[in-house]
Amino acid sequence: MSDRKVRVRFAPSPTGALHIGGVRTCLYNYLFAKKHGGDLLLRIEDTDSTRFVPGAEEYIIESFKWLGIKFDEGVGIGGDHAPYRQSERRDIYRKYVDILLKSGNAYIAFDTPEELEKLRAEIPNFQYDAKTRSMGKNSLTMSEDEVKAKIAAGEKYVVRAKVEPNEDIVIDDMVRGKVTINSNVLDDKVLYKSADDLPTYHLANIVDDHLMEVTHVIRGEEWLPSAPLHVLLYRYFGWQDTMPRFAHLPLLLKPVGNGKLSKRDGDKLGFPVFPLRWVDPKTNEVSSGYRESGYLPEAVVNFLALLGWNPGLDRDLFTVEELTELFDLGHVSKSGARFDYEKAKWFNHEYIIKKSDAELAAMYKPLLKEKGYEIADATLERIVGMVKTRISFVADLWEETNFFFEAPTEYDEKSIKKRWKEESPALMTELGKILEGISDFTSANMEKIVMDWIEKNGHNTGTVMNSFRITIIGAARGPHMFDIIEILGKEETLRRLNAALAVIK
RNA sequence: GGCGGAUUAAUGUAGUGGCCUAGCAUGCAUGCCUCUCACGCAUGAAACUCGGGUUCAAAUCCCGGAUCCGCUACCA
Repeated sequence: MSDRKVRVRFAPSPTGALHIGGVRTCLYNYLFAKKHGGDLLLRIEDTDSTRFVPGAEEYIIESFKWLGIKFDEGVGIGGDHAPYRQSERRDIYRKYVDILLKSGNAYIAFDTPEELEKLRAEIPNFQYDAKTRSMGKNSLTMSEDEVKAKIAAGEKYVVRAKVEPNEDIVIDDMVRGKVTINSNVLDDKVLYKSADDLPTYHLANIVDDHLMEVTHVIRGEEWLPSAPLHVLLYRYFGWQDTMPRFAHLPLLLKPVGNGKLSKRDGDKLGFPVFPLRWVDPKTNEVSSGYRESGYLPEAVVNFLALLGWNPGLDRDLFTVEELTELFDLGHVSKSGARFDYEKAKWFNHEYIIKKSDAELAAMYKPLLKEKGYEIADATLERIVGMVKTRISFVADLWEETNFFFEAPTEYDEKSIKKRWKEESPALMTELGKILEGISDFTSANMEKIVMDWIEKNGHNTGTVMNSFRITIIGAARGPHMFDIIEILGKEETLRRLNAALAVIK
């Protein structure tokens, strides 16, 4: 088994937008596969025909495309083990259901949902298992002829796993170590339903993982309780020699309060829980996405990778290549990770800074155009370069650069109160004259001239510059003043200065 | 309720019996830089869930309590 090529899979069901926890699960699978030179497959688990949501599959594929996570095989890519959509593998499953039925490891049951509900209501902690299956309408309590007759009559049935009682089943989990669960707590899980001629997750995932030669099953912690059933199924089929290793990942928790991160938390608390924007086709409900909210894919990957795993180094910023090199299931933490959107923001901030001015300018351009402004690329790059350390998202750029495009229409009260002194009007008037006389209107040149003037006359630098700031920007904020006015140009600078002088106080 | 898992600062985590006077990062606070804000730099506040054991020695191992999470479907 150890000499087998590593093959892992991400197997979402197309029931809606892909939750960010699912994204992380896939990322860990990806990192693990790449680290070991293996394959990552994308399998669509659409065995619940009632929960199918149109568009979900495309959404999943597009999400990973955006994040730069590439699959080696699967839906949308193809491969030697096609089809990768479980609804297209009916014939395969039917064959394996028969094997289980023949070997006596499974049986047919006719109990209707209503009947089961009744049993649950009447018997406390009812579960369909070795103790109670004699109460059901199944092939264990009925004659063979009776069963055949019912099937021939078209009566709906399910196939259940026949779990033998009181056996300790040990799962050697790569994250948690050995976990023992007694078969008494397992129920006779439904493996197949005749109603839609499809298996349930439990059967399908075992058959597919085996057929697709999957070596490691890396999935969420919610699967841990049913893992012993999966072990049993491998045994029933006689596949224990090639049974994959299991790794159950900790869950992603809400940033505040209790419980796991849910779809609703995001927009309630102001951050996305989905990679891409999603519009529910039924309700038209819109959920925001990381991409549309201005997150950089590399920032999302970096942030997600560290939510539940840590290489144990004294830094947080890693490229995908580094993550791949460092990744190790043994360092995945066992407890749920609370989602920290403040840190997600910080990661994005860091990756924004890493971007070149040209890249950022290109990303900003469309937004600027929406505002009605188009300027030369070189100028926009200079502007973006001046403010990029103070933003977390590309969209923040407008807030930091609007004064390059629009003259202030009002002047910030607080700034005036703090920085506009009694002598400010006179100072600004004089500064205007100095600026007017400068023919080389470049940042460094102006700075030298103005600073000389301030020094020679014993003016207060802070008062002069902040008063000046208020007249040009409308508040005491922003990047280097002389850089700003160089871009604005002499005419606009003086125009704003005079306009402010007429309005303030 | 039953079963399983988990528990280091506000948050993500390092720590795998002595190196722990518990490290790093985010956030927060303060100072420096400085024309403002940010960046950067420096500093600071802040944690081993509780109780028993085992051991010369426990955040680390064992037992129990508490709390949280998951599962308990003809959902995945």
